[in-house]
Amino acid sequence: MNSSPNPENAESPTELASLVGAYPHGRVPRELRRRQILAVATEAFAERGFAGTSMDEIGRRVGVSKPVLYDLVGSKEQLFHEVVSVETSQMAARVQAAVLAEPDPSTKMRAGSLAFFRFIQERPAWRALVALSDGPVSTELAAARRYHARSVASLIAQGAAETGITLDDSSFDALAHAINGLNEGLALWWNDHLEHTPEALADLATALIGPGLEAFQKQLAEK
Amino acid sequence: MNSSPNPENAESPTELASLVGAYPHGRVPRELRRRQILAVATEAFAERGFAGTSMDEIGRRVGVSKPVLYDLVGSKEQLFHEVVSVETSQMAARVQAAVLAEPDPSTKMRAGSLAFFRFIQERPAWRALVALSDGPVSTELAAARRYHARSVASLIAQGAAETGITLDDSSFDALAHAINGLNEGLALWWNDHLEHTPEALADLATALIGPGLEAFQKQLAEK
DNA sequence: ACCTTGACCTACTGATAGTAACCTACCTAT
DNA sequence: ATAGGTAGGTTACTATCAGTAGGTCAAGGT
Repeated sequence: MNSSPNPENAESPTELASLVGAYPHGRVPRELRRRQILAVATEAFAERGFAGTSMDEIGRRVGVSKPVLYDLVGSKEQLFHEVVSVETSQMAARVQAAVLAEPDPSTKMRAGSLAFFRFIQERPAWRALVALSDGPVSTELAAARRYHARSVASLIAQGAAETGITLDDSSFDALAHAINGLNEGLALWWNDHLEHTPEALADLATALIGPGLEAFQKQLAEK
Repeated sequence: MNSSPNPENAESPTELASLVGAYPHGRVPRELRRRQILAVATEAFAERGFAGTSMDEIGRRVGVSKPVLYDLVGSKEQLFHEVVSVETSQMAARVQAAVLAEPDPSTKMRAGSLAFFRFIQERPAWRALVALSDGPVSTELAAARRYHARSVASLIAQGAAETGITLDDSSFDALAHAINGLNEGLALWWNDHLEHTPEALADLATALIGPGLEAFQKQLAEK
């Protein structure tokens, strides 16, 4: 069942390995090698965290020596950065799609929250990144949070605009950070209570923050 | 045993240095040396993060060689663990005190939130730990979050009990994680918007999650 | 005087990020 | 064909840092 396990853009190392195998003398085009490195690194970082993964290890798994890695990805931190960026943007895309697909404004929040929980449920890598991170990781994590918050903020702003509300970007950012933080907090709790479904979590998140958001919105609309 | 005469506030490295100066040949009693190391490490980790701080560096700042550090604190990770534990428990204590001091149940949430924001405002170390962390840091961070969540959960449970609501611990934990996550999300946003006061942030947090919590509470009370 | 103990040190090992310098198969233009 | 440029790759280093082995040195008890 896991022959091509990745639903989206993320390429699996094995998948890439077969492509690489097509080159007889082990001399593989740069771009393909690069993608392969990214795929292997994503897996490795997810399994053992940043500090727990050595460049030699990645090199061994790719079948290539260290200078090749450095030539293609610059440094361990840059490599990690790329991995996290890809994961982050995929998550943001998923959430955005879910929110935008939801016609009813009052349920957009739940839809986004649900998409978030489903994403981290199906992608252990993400869970590991959030839970086991290492190294200059949290710089990355903070950046990832900001990125995702911006994405959510623009969704909120868009929703608000439809009901005639305008507000400065910074305030939308604050709302988005609050919402994401709440969802992440629940995600952390979830790690110890895996028996719950993403739906249940999304319901809880919505129940907790929905009324506050509506009140907030009404208050703004009155002005 | 725990013969530390200083109860609550973290001891500053300079403070300890003068105590240490009292010993002529640089031969300082274990416990005092240990406290000094803790103090220096807290400062160093806050300034440069976990990976950015070397044991040699801490040794130099303390005025002692590495084996002394290892003898007294075990390992870099253990040292970090102790530093984070102290900070975490101090924060939890601060929040607890604020919530318990608040007579009106409806404003307990705001009081706790406010205490949280004030704490991280006055303690750059904490901010740095959350924002720049490294190494096996996030294992620690996750643990710290759980710890703090437990603390908040018991506050919630206590408040709920006063209005006759009972619920399993795990659900209170979920609420606490959600609330803390929301607050942390706002704290992250705050890093880029330092012009706001802790009060304003606490107001926002309360406005966002207060109505949800009340609704939640009413719904439970009806059963 | 001799031995024990407690605080501390020098000088190592081992792992790992990152680099310098070199190699070699393939392709293309003479 | 063949010389030589280039792309993909390698071996063998350096530097930094966590952690350790084994020893020094002073002070107090016997």
